[in-house]
Amino acid sequence: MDYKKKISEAIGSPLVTADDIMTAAEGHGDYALPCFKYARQLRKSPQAIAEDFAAGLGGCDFIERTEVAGGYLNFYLERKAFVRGVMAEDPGRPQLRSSGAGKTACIDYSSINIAKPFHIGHLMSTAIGGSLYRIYKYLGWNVVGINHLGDWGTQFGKLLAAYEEWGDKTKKLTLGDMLDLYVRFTEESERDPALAERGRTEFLRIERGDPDAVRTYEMFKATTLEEVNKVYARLGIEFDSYNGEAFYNDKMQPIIDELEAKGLTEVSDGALVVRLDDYGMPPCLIRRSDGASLYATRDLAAAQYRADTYKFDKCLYVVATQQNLHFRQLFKVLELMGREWAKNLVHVQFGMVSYEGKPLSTRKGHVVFLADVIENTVQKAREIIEEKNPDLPNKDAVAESVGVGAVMFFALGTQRIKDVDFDYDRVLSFDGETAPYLQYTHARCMSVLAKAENRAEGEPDPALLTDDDAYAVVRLLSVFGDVVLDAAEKYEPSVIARYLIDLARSYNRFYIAGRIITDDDALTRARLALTSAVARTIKTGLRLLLTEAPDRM
RNA sequence: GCGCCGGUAGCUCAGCUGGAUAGAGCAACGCCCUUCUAAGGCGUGGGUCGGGGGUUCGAAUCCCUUCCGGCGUACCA
Repeated sequence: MDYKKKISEAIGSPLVTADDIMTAAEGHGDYALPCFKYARQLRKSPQAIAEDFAAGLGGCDFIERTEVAGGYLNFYLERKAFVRGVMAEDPGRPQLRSSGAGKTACIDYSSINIAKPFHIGHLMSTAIGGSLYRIYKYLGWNVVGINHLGDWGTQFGKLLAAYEEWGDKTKKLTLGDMLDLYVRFTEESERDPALAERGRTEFLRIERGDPDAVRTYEMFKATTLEEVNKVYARLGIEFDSYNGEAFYNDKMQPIIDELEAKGLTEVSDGALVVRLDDYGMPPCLIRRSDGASLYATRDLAAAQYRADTYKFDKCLYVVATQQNLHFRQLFKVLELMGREWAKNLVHVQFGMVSYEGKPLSTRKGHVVFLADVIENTVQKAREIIEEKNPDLPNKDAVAESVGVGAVMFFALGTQRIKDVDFDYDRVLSFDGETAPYLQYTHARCMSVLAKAENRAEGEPDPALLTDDDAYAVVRLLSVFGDVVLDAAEKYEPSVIARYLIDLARSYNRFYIAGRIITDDDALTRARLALTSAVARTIKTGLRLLLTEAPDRM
């Protein structure tokens, strides 16, 4: 499996390590060893060194031949043995890898605000976190998905006041109603200071547990979750906990006490802070001068709760890059408190989402609702189906998969740190490097397999998959597990997206180059085995990207 | 001002733990459906890897510096 190691051992020089072996460039075999760095020590030219290494390499069964060119020693693998090894591993199988066995990861993602509609600004955290959830599960981790709800704060007092003032109590409230009420309150309270005051007092009622106020507040929360859960269901997003800000209300005091007891705090302008000057950061605010707690206080309590409850080996916060300083402060404070698990906290940050070059703003009406985007992509998929495959069964289900896939690929197809400007033309493009392309390739594979019926029986002969086109596919199949691992280590689903594009492209070349189903049984069997492995790998990989792979489309 | 992040083809991006001519997709142009799904494949054109220094046999990749853009910078989250 680890050819770099095997090759370096076969060379048998103490100077050459597995890390020195690189993947060869196009047209130079499978692996290569640049010999320049040994020239000084060995007092020979790189070319001569490469020749010496090559000469000493006799009797290596996994290398077909070597080649010395321009100071490089190139290795051509024994393709038959390689193909046999890869195909025997049943590539692309959906079973989980065991690298995470026994370990627990908490993933804080989506973390929506109650009473606010779900727009594309929320898509990134939801998609990246949801994908990481599946990736870590695939790798055998025990995963805890946490939707850290924004369900506390004076805005709920305002909403409550607005609801009591203008709300229609005879009808079931919707998210849209809540948004309208909130906007109206904001507008009218600018003219009417008494109304603003009313918002604060209503929030106090919630805080003090007034039954009527709490009942209405819970109704706001339930209504929001009900609507948002529809979107989550469409996207295949799941959570194990909805403990949000409100949940930590009674869990902050012990942290504050401990901070003070450890002498980490000081009072500055009436506020309680932890100074972080030694670490080049502004102070972390723990308690406001009016006594109220803050974001950081709540997150400290939440981190402690998660450490106690889940005993995590990793805790990921899938939150926009804007909050980078907050998390650096948070992690530092926990470290100063002596929490050894603070090193296992990771801010998985992602770039800004804008629309038409401007930041999204619900208040200013500059928004794109996620449900609308999905509706549009599904509709587009539906149109293409009508055009290209009108007899397809389950058209709606397939259109749904393709539409959702297109949205997911928008969120997961590129490195998460990059800023993105939402672009309808882009999500609605189903050509080239897109989820529909991957789904199409998968469906193409399944179509061939269906047509071949039972001609895939028996062991495939690896010797029949050593031509350049098939071999390129096999090479890609062999690294799928490493790719998933890499994605997990980098917290970067796009690694898998890029890989699947490469795999699909490679397979499509193979597909076009020659026929899979032929008169030759052995050849047909081998090519079907490859087709089947590609289909499984794409399907498994797409699953990790929250995307379904229909058998037909 | 300081901090974090980004700057690669017209557009969107990959490559960034240094290696052989910098790769894709979109857009443009030209090909390939009587045979397994053309949502596909092949080809052509298109690049001062933001600029300048440095380290190295070798730099898009590492270091320094500078410019441009985004975000953050104590009582919002």
